Amino acid sequence: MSSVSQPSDPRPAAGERIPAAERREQILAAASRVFGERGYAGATTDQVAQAAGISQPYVVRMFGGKESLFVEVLERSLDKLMSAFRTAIAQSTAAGETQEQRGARMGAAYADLIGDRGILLSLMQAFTMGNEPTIGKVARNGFVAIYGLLRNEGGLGAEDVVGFLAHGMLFNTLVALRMPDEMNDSTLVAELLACTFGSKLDTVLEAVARAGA
Amino acid sequence: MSSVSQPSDPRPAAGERIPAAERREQILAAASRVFGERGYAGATTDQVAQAAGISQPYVVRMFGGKESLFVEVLERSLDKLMSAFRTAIAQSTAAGETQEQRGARMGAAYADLIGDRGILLSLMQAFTMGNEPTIGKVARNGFVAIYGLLRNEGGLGAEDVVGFLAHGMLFNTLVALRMPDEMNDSTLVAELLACTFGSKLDTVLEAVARAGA
DNA sequence: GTCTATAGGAGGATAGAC
DNA sequence: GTCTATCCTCCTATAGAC
Repeated sequence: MSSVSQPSDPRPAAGERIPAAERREQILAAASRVFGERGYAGATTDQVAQAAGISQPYVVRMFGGKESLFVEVLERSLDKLMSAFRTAIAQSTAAGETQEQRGARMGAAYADLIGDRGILLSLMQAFTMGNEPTIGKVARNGFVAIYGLLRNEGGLGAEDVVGFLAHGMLFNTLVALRMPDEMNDSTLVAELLACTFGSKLDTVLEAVARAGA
Repeated sequence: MSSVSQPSDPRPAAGERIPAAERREQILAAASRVFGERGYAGATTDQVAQAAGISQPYVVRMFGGKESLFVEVLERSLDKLMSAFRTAIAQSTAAGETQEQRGARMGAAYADLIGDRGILLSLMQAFTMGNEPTIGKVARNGFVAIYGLLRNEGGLGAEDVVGFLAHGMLFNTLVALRMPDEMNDSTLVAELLACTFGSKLDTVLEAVARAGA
Protein backbone atom coordinates (compact mmCIF):
# COMPACT_ATOMS: atom_id res chain seq x y z
CA MET A 1 0.00 0.00 0.00
CA SER A 2 1.51 3.30 -1.06
CA SER A 3 0.76 6.51 0.74
CA VAL A 4 -0.57 8.27 -2.35
CA SER A 5 -4.28 8.13 -2.98
CA GLN A 6 -5.37 6.62 -6.27
CA PRO A 7 -7.68 8.83 -8.33
CA SER A 8 -10.41 6.23 -7.89
CA ASP A 9 -9.80 5.89 -4.17
CA PRO A 10 -13.24 5.91 -2.57
CA ARG A 11 -11.78 6.79 0.80
CA PRO A 12 -12.56 10.36 1.84
CA ALA A 13 -10.09 12.64 3.57
CA ALA A 14 -10.15 12.35 7.35
CA GLY A 15 -12.79 14.50 8.95
CA GLU A 16 -15.00 14.67 5.89
CA ARG A 17 -18.72 14.37 6.51
CA ILE A 18 -20.49 11.80 4.43
CA PRO A 19 -23.92 10.15 4.74
CA ALA A 20 -24.22 7.43 7.36
CA ALA A 21 -25.29 4.76 4.90
CA GLU A 22 -22.24 5.27 2.76
CA ARG A 23 -19.96 5.37 5.80
CA ARG A 24 -21.51 2.15 7.01
CA GLU A 25 -20.59 0.36 3.83
CA GLN A 26 -17.04 1.72 3.93
CA ILE A 27 -16.60 0.47 7.44
CA LEU A 28 -18.10 -2.92 6.66
CA ALA A 29 -15.80 -3.37 3.68
CA ALA A 30 -12.78 -2.40 5.77
CA ALA A 31 -13.90 -4.61 8.65
CA SER A 32 -14.33 -7.55 6.32
CA ARG A 33 -10.68 -7.32 5.32
CA VAL A 34 -9.37 -6.74 8.81
CA PHE A 35 -11.45 -9.45 10.48
CA GLY A 36 -10.50 -11.79 7.67
CA GLU A 37 -6.77 -11.39 8.04
CA ARG A 38 -6.56 -11.05 11.81
CA GLY A 39 -9.45 -13.18 12.94
CA TYR A 40 -12.39 -11.98 15.02
CA ALA A 41 -10.51 -11.74 18.29
CA GLY A 42 -7.24 -10.67 16.71
CA ALA A 43 -8.72 -7.74 14.85
CA THR A 44 -9.04 -4.46 16.71
CA THR A 45 -11.68 -1.83 16.19
CA ASP A 46 -8.83 0.61 15.73
CA GLN A 47 -7.42 -1.36 12.80
CA VAL A 48 -10.85 -1.30 11.21
CA ALA A 49 -11.10 2.43 11.83
CA GLN A 50 -7.74 3.11 10.24
CA ALA A 51 -8.58 0.94 7.26
CA ALA A 52 -11.77 2.95 6.84
CA GLY A 53 -10.03 6.28 7.44
CA ILE A 54 -12.00 7.29 10.52
CA SER A 55 -11.56 7.28 14.29
CA GLN A 56 -11.89 4.18 16.46
CA PRO A 57 -14.67 5.49 18.70
CA TYR A 58 -16.76 6.24 15.65
CA VAL A 59 -16.65 2.61 14.57
CA VAL A 60 -17.84 1.55 18.00
CA ARG A 61 -20.50 4.19 18.07
CA MET A 62 -21.88 3.34 14.67
CA PHE A 63 -22.10 -0.41 15.25
CA GLY A 64 -22.56 -0.60 18.97
CA GLY A 65 -19.54 -2.82 19.55
CA LYS A 66 -17.11 -5.25 18.02
CA GLU A 67 -19.41 -8.24 18.04
CA SER A 68 -22.27 -6.43 16.35
CA LEU A 69 -19.84 -5.21 13.74
CA PHE A 70 -18.68 -8.74 13.04
CA VAL A 71 -22.25 -9.95 12.77
CA GLU A 72 -22.96 -7.29 10.16
CA VAL A 73 -19.81 -8.19 8.27
CA LEU A 74 -20.89 -11.80 8.25
CA GLU A 75 -24.41 -10.97 7.12
CA ARG A 76 -23.05 -8.80 4.36
CA SER A 77 -20.84 -11.65 3.13
CA LEU A 78 -23.74 -14.08 3.20
CA ASP A 79 -25.93 -11.63 1.31
CA LYS A 80 -23.32 -11.16 -1.39
CA LEU A 81 -22.95 -14.89 -1.73
CA MET A 82 -26.67 -15.48 -2.05
CA SER A 83 -27.00 -12.66 -4.55
CA ALA A 84 -24.19 -14.09 -6.65
CA PHE A 85 -25.86 -17.48 -6.70
CA ARG A 86 -29.26 -16.02 -7.53
CA THR A 87 -27.77 -14.09 -10.41
CA ALA A 88 -26.01 -17.19 -11.74
CA ILE A 89 -29.21 -19.21 -11.49
CA ALA A 90 -31.22 -16.54 -13.26
CA GLN A 91 -28.69 -16.28 -16.08
CA SER A 92 -28.51 -20.03 -16.40
CA THR A 93 -32.26 -20.34 -16.56
CA ALA A 94 -32.54 -17.55 -19.11
CA ALA A 95 -29.94 -19.26 -21.29
CA GLY A 96 -31.71 -22.60 -21.00
CA GLU A 97 -28.59 -24.35 -19.76
CA THR A 98 -28.18 -27.95 -18.62
CA GLN A 99 -27.63 -28.79 -14.93
CA GLU A 100 -23.98 -29.40 -15.76
CA GLN A 101 -23.61 -25.94 -17.24
CA ARG A 102 -25.47 -24.39 -14.35
CA GLY A 103 -23.09 -26.00 -11.91
CA ALA A 104 -20.10 -24.64 -13.77
CA ARG A 105 -21.63 -21.17 -13.84
CA MET A 106 -22.26 -21.20 -10.10
CA GLY A 107 -18.78 -22.46 -9.43
CA ALA A 108 -17.38 -19.60 -11.45
CA ALA A 109 -19.56 -17.09 -9.60
CA TYR A 110 -18.34 -18.52 -6.34
CA ALA A 111 -14.67 -18.43 -7.34
CA ASP A 112 -15.08 -14.82 -8.37
CA LEU A 113 -16.70 -13.69 -5.12
CA ILE A 114 -14.27 -15.62 -2.96
CA GLY A 115 -11.40 -13.84 -4.65
CA ASP A 116 -12.23 -11.16 -2.09
CA ARG A 117 -10.21 -12.53 0.81
CA GLY A 118 -12.22 -10.46 3.24
CA ILE A 119 -15.40 -12.26 2.33
CA LEU A 120 -13.73 -15.66 2.15
CA LEU A 121 -11.98 -15.38 5.48
CA SER A 122 -14.81 -13.74 7.39
CA LEU A 123 -17.00 -16.64 6.38
CA MET A 124 -14.40 -19.22 7.29
CA GLN A 125 -13.81 -17.56 10.62
CA ALA A 126 -17.52 -17.62 11.33
CA PHE A 127 -17.59 -21.32 10.53
CA THR A 128 -15.21 -21.97 13.40
CA MET A 129 -17.38 -20.07 15.85
CA GLY A 130 -20.24 -22.49 16.26
CA ASN A 131 -20.38 -22.09 19.98
CA GLU A 132 -20.41 -18.36 20.14
CA PRO A 133 -24.08 -17.85 20.95
CA THR A 134 -24.79 -14.92 18.65
CA ILE A 135 -22.30 -15.34 15.84
CA GLY A 136 -22.74 -19.11 15.78
CA LYS A 137 -26.44 -18.78 15.22
CA VAL A 138 -26.04 -16.31 12.37
CA ALA A 139 -23.44 -18.55 10.76
CA ARG A 140 -25.59 -21.67 11.01
CA ASN A 141 -28.67 -19.95 9.66
CA GLY A 142 -26.63 -18.49 6.83
CA PHE A 143 -25.17 -21.84 5.88
CA VAL A 144 -28.56 -23.47 5.86
CA ALA A 145 -30.01 -20.60 3.86
CA ILE A 146 -27.39 -21.18 1.19
CA TYR A 147 -28.09 -24.88 1.15
CA GLY A 148 -31.77 -24.13 0.74
CA LEU A 149 -31.10 -21.67 -2.03
CA LEU A 150 -29.04 -24.14 -4.05
CA ARG A 151 -31.51 -26.92 -3.42
CA ASN A 152 -34.75 -25.06 -4.09
CA GLU A 153 -34.06 -22.08 -6.32
CA GLY A 154 -31.11 -23.84 -7.94
CA GLY A 155 -33.14 -26.96 -8.57
CA LEU A 156 -30.23 -29.26 -7.73
CA GLY A 157 -30.47 -32.63 -6.01
CA ALA A 158 -29.22 -33.11 -2.46
CA GLU A 159 -26.19 -35.09 -3.63
CA ASP A 160 -25.23 -32.43 -6.12
CA VAL A 161 -25.54 -29.61 -3.61
CA VAL A 162 -23.47 -31.48 -1.05
CA GLY A 163 -20.80 -32.18 -3.65
CA PHE A 164 -20.83 -28.55 -4.68
CA LEU A 165 -20.51 -27.32 -1.11
CA ALA A 166 -17.81 -29.86 -0.31
CA HIS A 167 -15.68 -28.70 -3.20
CA GLY A 168 -16.37 -25.13 -2.17
CA MET A 169 -15.02 -25.81 1.29
CA LEU A 170 -11.81 -27.34 -0.07
CA PHE A 171 -11.58 -24.42 -2.45
CA ASN A 172 -11.86 -22.05 0.52
CA THR A 173 -9.17 -23.86 2.44
CA LEU A 174 -6.64 -23.84 -0.37
CA VAL A 175 -7.17 -20.17 -1.14
CA ALA A 176 -7.12 -19.17 2.52
CA LEU A 177 -3.87 -21.09 2.98
CA ARG A 178 -2.42 -19.16 0.03
CA MET A 179 -1.57 -22.47 -1.55
CA PRO A 180 -1.64 -21.12 -5.12
CA ASP A 181 0.83 -18.30 -4.50
CA GLU A 182 3.08 -19.87 -1.90
CA MET A 183 3.51 -23.41 -3.14
CA ASN A 184 3.05 -23.56 -6.89
CA ASP A 185 6.48 -25.10 -7.23
CA SER A 186 5.77 -28.63 -6.00
CA THR A 187 4.39 -31.18 -8.46
CA LEU A 188 2.11 -32.56 -5.80
CA VAL A 189 0.61 -29.15 -5.09
CA ALA A 190 0.19 -28.45 -8.78
CA GLU A 191 -1.82 -31.63 -9.09
CA LEU A 192 -3.94 -30.81 -6.06
CA LEU A 193 -4.71 -27.33 -7.35
CA ALA A 194 -5.45 -28.45 -10.89
CA CYS A 195 -7.76 -31.15 -9.67
CA THR A 196 -9.58 -28.93 -7.16
CA PHE A 197 -10.00 -25.85 -9.25
CA GLY A 198 -10.21 -27.46 -12.67
CA SER A 199 -11.38 -24.96 -15.25
CA LYS A 200 -11.78 -22.36 -12.52
CA LEU A 201 -8.03 -22.28 -11.93
CA ASP A 202 -7.70 -19.17 -14.08
CA THR A 203 -10.43 -17.34 -12.22
CA VAL A 204 -8.76 -18.20 -8.96
CA LEU A 205 -5.28 -17.14 -9.99
CA GLU A 206 -6.67 -13.89 -11.34
CA ALA A 207 -8.61 -13.23 -8.17
CA VAL A 208 -5.61 -14.08 -6.04
CA ALA A 209 -3.42 -11.76 -8.08
CA ARG A 210 -6.01 -8.98 -7.93
CA ALA A 211 -6.05 -9.28 -4.15
CA GLY A 212 -2.27 -9.40 -3.96
CA ALA A 213 -2.14 -5.84 -2.61
CA MET B 1 -17.69 -29.65 34.32
CA SER B 2 -18.23 -30.61 37.92
CA SER B 3 -15.79 -29.60 40.60
CA VAL B 4 -15.08 -33.15 41.76
CA SER B 5 -12.18 -34.94 40.14
CA GLN B 6 -13.04 -38.12 38.28
CA PRO B 7 -10.99 -41.13 39.38
CA SER B 8 -9.42 -41.22 35.94
CA ASP B 9 -8.71 -37.48 35.90
CA PRO B 10 -5.15 -37.20 34.63
CA ARG B 11 -4.82 -33.70 35.98
CA PRO B 12 -2.44 -33.50 38.93
CA ALA B 13 -2.97 -31.33 41.98
CA ALA B 14 -1.60 -27.83 41.63
CA GLY B 15 2.04 -27.58 42.56
CA GLU B 16 2.82 -31.21 41.91
CA ARG B 17 6.10 -31.95 40.18
CA ILE B 18 5.84 -34.16 37.15
CA PRO B 19 8.24 -34.88 34.27
CA ALA B 20 8.51 -32.22 31.60
CA ALA B 21 7.49 -34.52 28.77
CA GLU B 22 4.26 -35.46 30.49
CA ARG B 23 3.55 -31.86 31.40
CA ARG B 24 4.13 -30.86 27.81
CA GLU B 25 1.46 -33.22 26.58
CA GLN B 26 -1.00 -32.04 29.23
CA ILE B 27 -0.47 -28.47 28.18
CA LEU B 28 -0.75 -29.27 24.49
CA ALA B 29 -4.01 -31.13 25.03
CA ALA B 30 -5.41 -28.24 27.06
CA ALA B 31 -4.16 -25.70 24.53
CA SER B 32 -5.77 -27.61 21.70
CA ARG B 33 -9.16 -27.24 23.34
CA VAL B 34 -8.71 -23.62 24.33
CA PHE B 35 -7.30 -22.47 20.98
CA GLY B 36 -10.03 -24.39 19.25
CA GLU B 37 -12.91 -22.77 21.06
CA ARG B 38 -11.51 -19.25 21.40
CA GLY B 39 -9.40 -18.98 18.29
CA TYR B 40 -5.69 -18.29 18.21
CA ALA B 41 -5.93 -14.62 19.10
CA GLY B 42 -8.91 -15.04 21.39
CA ALA B 43 -7.29 -17.67 23.55
CA THR B 44 -5.11 -16.52 26.41
CA THR B 45 -2.10 -18.30 27.81
CA ASP B 46 -3.80 -18.01 31.18
CA GLN B 47 -6.84 -19.94 29.98
CA VAL B 48 -4.53 -22.67 28.73
CA ALA B 49 -2.71 -22.68 32.04
CA GLN B 50 -5.92 -23.01 34.02
CA ALA B 51 -7.15 -25.79 31.76
CA ALA B 52 -3.89 -27.61 32.36
CA GLY B 53 -3.89 -26.86 36.09
CA ILE B 54 -0.65 -24.87 36.17
CA SER B 55 0.41 -21.23 36.27
CA GLN B 56 0.39 -18.92 33.26
CA PRO B 57 4.09 -18.03 33.33
CA TYR B 58 4.96 -21.71 33.26
CA VAL B 59 3.11 -22.16 29.99
CA VAL B 60 5.02 -19.28 28.48
CA ARG B 61 8.31 -20.53 29.86
CA MET B 62 7.85 -24.04 28.61
CA PHE B 63 6.88 -23.13 25.07
CA GLY B 64 8.64 -19.81 24.63
CA GLY B 65 5.50 -17.91 23.77
CA LYS B 66 1.95 -18.12 22.53
CA GLU B 67 2.81 -18.52 18.88
CA SER B 68 5.26 -21.37 19.47
CA LEU B 69 2.63 -23.06 21.59
CA PHE B 70 0.08 -22.82 18.80
CA VAL B 71 2.56 -24.20 16.30
CA GLU B 72 3.13 -27.21 18.51
CA VAL B 73 -0.59 -27.70 18.94
CA LEU B 74 -0.99 -27.61 15.20
CA GLU B 75 1.85 -30.05 14.60
CA ARG B 76 0.41 -32.40 17.19
CA SER B 77 -2.97 -32.35 15.43
CA LEU B 78 -1.37 -32.99 12.06
CA ASP B 79 0.65 -35.86 13.51
CA LYS B 80 -2.43 -37.47 14.99
CA LEU B 81 -4.25 -37.12 11.70
CA MET B 82 -1.42 -38.68 9.72
CA SER B 83 -1.10 -41.51 12.24
CA ALA B 84 -4.81 -42.21 12.04
CA PHE B 85 -4.64 -42.40 8.25
CA ARG B 86 -1.56 -44.61 8.30
CA THR B 87 -3.25 -47.00 10.69
CA ALA B 88 -6.37 -47.14 8.53
CA ILE B 89 -4.28 -47.79 5.43
CA ALA B 90 -2.31 -50.54 7.11
CA GLN B 91 -5.45 -52.24 8.37
CA SER B 92 -7.09 -51.94 4.99
CA THR B 93 -4.08 -53.41 3.25
CA ALA B 94 -3.82 -56.25 5.75
CA ALA B 95 -7.49 -57.08 5.19
CA GLY B 96 -7.09 -57.00 1.43
CA GLU B 97 -9.88 -54.46 1.00
CA THR B 98 -11.09 -52.75 -2.17
CA GLN B 99 -10.43 -49.05 -2.78
CA GLU B 100 -14.05 -48.39 -1.91
CA GLN B 101 -13.70 -50.10 1.45
CA ARG B 102 -10.43 -48.36 2.12
CA GLY B 103 -12.08 -44.99 1.52
CA ALA B 104 -14.85 -45.83 3.97
CA ARG B 105 -12.34 -46.93 6.57
CA MET B 106 -10.35 -43.72 6.25
CA GLY B 107 -13.50 -41.65 6.43
CA ALA B 108 -14.43 -43.40 9.64
CA ALA B 109 -10.96 -42.85 11.09
CA TYR B 110 -11.25 -39.19 10.21
CA ALA B 111 -14.71 -38.80 11.72
CA ASP B 112 -13.47 -40.39 14.90
CA LEU B 113 -10.41 -38.15 15.27
CA ILE B 114 -12.34 -35.03 14.42
CA GLY B 115 -14.78 -35.78 17.19
CA ASP B 116 -12.11 -34.10 19.30
CA ARG B 117 -13.20 -30.50 18.79
CA GLY B 118 -9.79 -29.28 19.89
CA ILE B 119 -8.12 -31.02 16.99
CA LEU B 120 -10.83 -30.09 14.51
CA LEU B 121 -10.92 -26.44 15.40
CA SER B 122 -7.19 -25.94 15.79
CA LEU B 123 -6.78 -27.26 12.28
CA MET B 124 -9.58 -25.11 10.90
CA GLN B 125 -8.17 -22.05 12.61
CA ALA B 126 -4.77 -22.74 11.10
CA PHE B 127 -6.37 -22.99 7.66
CA THR B 128 -7.52 -19.38 7.96
CA MET B 129 -4.02 -18.19 8.84
CA GLY B 130 -2.33 -18.51 5.49
CA ASN B 131 -0.62 -15.19 5.75
CA GLU B 132 0.82 -15.57 9.17
CA PRO B 133 4.43 -16.22 8.20
CA THR B 134 5.20 -19.00 10.66
CA ILE B 135 1.85 -20.63 11.28
CA GLY B 136 0.82 -20.33 7.64
CA LYS B 137 3.87 -22.23 6.51
CA VAL B 138 3.33 -25.05 8.98
CA ALA B 139 -0.32 -25.29 7.96
CA ARG B 140 0.47 -25.40 4.23
CA ASN B 141 3.18 -28.00 4.66
CA GLY B 142 0.89 -30.07 6.82
CA PHE B 143 -1.93 -29.96 4.32
CA VAL B 144 0.35 -30.97 1.49
CA ALA B 145 1.84 -33.75 3.60
CA ILE B 146 -1.63 -35.16 4.13
CA TYR B 147 -2.40 -34.94 0.44
CA GLY B 148 0.84 -36.76 -0.28
CA LEU B 149 0.08 -39.41 2.28
CA LEU B 150 -3.33 -40.19 0.85
CA ARG B 151 -2.00 -40.11 -2.69
CA ASN B 152 1.15 -42.16 -2.22
CA GLU B 153 0.78 -44.37 0.82
CA GLY B 154 -2.97 -44.56 0.38
CA GLY B 155 -2.64 -45.44 -3.27
CA LEU B 156 -5.61 -43.30 -4.28
CA GLY B 157 -5.97 -41.34 -7.50
CA ALA B 158 -5.82 -37.54 -7.54
CA GLU B 159 -9.56 -37.24 -8.16
CA ASP B 160 -10.36 -39.55 -5.29
CA VAL B 161 -8.11 -37.77 -2.86
CA VAL B 162 -9.54 -34.39 -3.81
CA GLY B 163 -13.05 -35.73 -3.38
CA PHE B 164 -12.12 -37.19 -0.03
CA LEU B 165 -10.57 -33.94 1.17
CA ALA B 166 -13.47 -31.88 -0.13
CA HIS B 167 -15.99 -33.93 1.80
CA GLY B 168 -13.70 -33.74 4.81
CA MET B 169 -13.75 -29.96 4.67
CA LEU B 170 -17.55 -29.85 4.52
CA PHE B 171 -17.62 -32.35 7.32
CA ASN B 172 -15.37 -30.04 9.36
CA THR B 173 -17.55 -27.06 8.72
CA LEU B 174 -20.78 -28.72 9.75
CA VAL B 175 -19.31 -30.14 12.94
CA ALA B 176 -17.55 -26.88 13.83
CA LEU B 177 -20.83 -25.01 13.31
CA ARG B 178 -22.50 -27.47 15.69
CA MET B 179 -25.04 -28.17 12.99
CA PRO B 180 -25.89 -31.66 14.27
CA ASP B 181 -26.72 -30.59 17.82
CA GLU B 182 -28.18 -27.15 17.20
CA MET B 183 -30.32 -27.65 14.13
CA ASN B 184 -31.45 -31.23 13.87
CA ASP B 185 -35.05 -30.07 13.76
CA SER B 186 -35.24 -28.73 10.22
CA THR B 187 -35.94 -31.14 7.36
CA LEU B 188 -33.46 -29.34 5.18
CA VAL B 189 -30.70 -29.70 7.72
CA ALA B 190 -31.49 -33.35 8.27
CA GLU B 191 -31.08 -33.91 4.56
CA LEU B 192 -27.79 -32.01 4.46
CA LEU B 193 -26.39 -33.97 7.37
CA ALA B 194 -27.54 -37.34 6.11
CA CYS B 195 -26.09 -36.69 2.70
CA THR B 196 -22.77 -35.34 4.01
CA PHE B 197 -22.11 -37.86 6.72
CA GLY B 198 -23.85 -40.86 5.21
CA SER B 199 -22.95 -44.01 7.10
CA LYS B 200 -20.63 -41.98 9.30
CA LEU B 201 -23.53 -40.08 10.81
CA ASP B 202 -23.53 -42.37 13.82
CA THR B 203 -19.83 -41.92 14.45
CA VAL B 204 -20.30 -38.19 14.25
CA LEU B 205 -23.25 -38.02 16.57
CA GLU B 206 -21.44 -40.21 19.07
CA ALA B 207 -18.32 -38.09 18.89
CA VAL B 208 -20.36 -34.93 19.24
CA ALA B 209 -22.15 -36.34 22.25
CA ARG B 210 -18.91 -37.53 23.81
CA ALA B 211 -17.50 -34.02 23.46
CA GLY B 212 -20.67 -32.43 24.86
CA ALA B 213 -18.97 -31.84 28.21
C1' DG C 1 -21.48 13.02 11.75
C1' DT C 2 -17.00 12.93 13.67
C1' DC C 3 -13.22 13.76 16.78
C1' DT C 4 -10.03 13.89 21.16
C1' DA C 5 -9.22 12.27 25.58
C1' DT C 6 -9.30 8.80 28.67
C1' DA C 7 -11.04 5.36 31.87
C1' DG C 8 -10.77 0.66 32.94
C1' DG C 9 -9.48 -3.87 32.09
C1' DA C 10 -6.76 -7.64 30.15
C1' DG C 11 -3.06 -10.11 28.31
C1' DG C 12 1.89 -11.64 27.25
C1' DA C 13 6.11 -11.90 28.92
C1' DT C 14 10.00 -11.27 32.43
C1' DA C 15 12.36 -11.53 37.08
C1' DG C 16 13.41 -14.05 40.61
C1' DA C 17 12.28 -17.08 44.64
C1' DC C 18 11.61 -21.90 46.15
C1' DG D 1 10.00 -27.93 37.70
C1' DT D 2 6.87 -24.50 39.29
C1' DC D 3 5.11 -20.41 41.48
C1' DT D 4 4.18 -15.26 42.76
C1' DA D 5 4.57 -10.67 41.65
C1' DT D 6 4.62 -7.35 38.38
C1' DC D 7 5.65 -4.43 34.18
C1' DC D 8 4.15 -2.61 30.07
C1' DT D 9 1.41 -2.71 26.23
C1' DC D 10 -2.77 -2.72 23.95
C1' DC D 11 -7.83 -2.68 23.44
C1' DT D 12 -12.87 -1.67 24.04
C1' DA D 13 -15.93 1.39 25.29
C1' DT D 14 -17.57 5.89 27.30
C1' DA D 15 -17.75 11.05 27.83
C1' DG D 16 -18.21 15.01 25.88
C1' DA D 17 -16.78 18.77 22.54
C1' DC D 18 -17.33 20.60 17.80
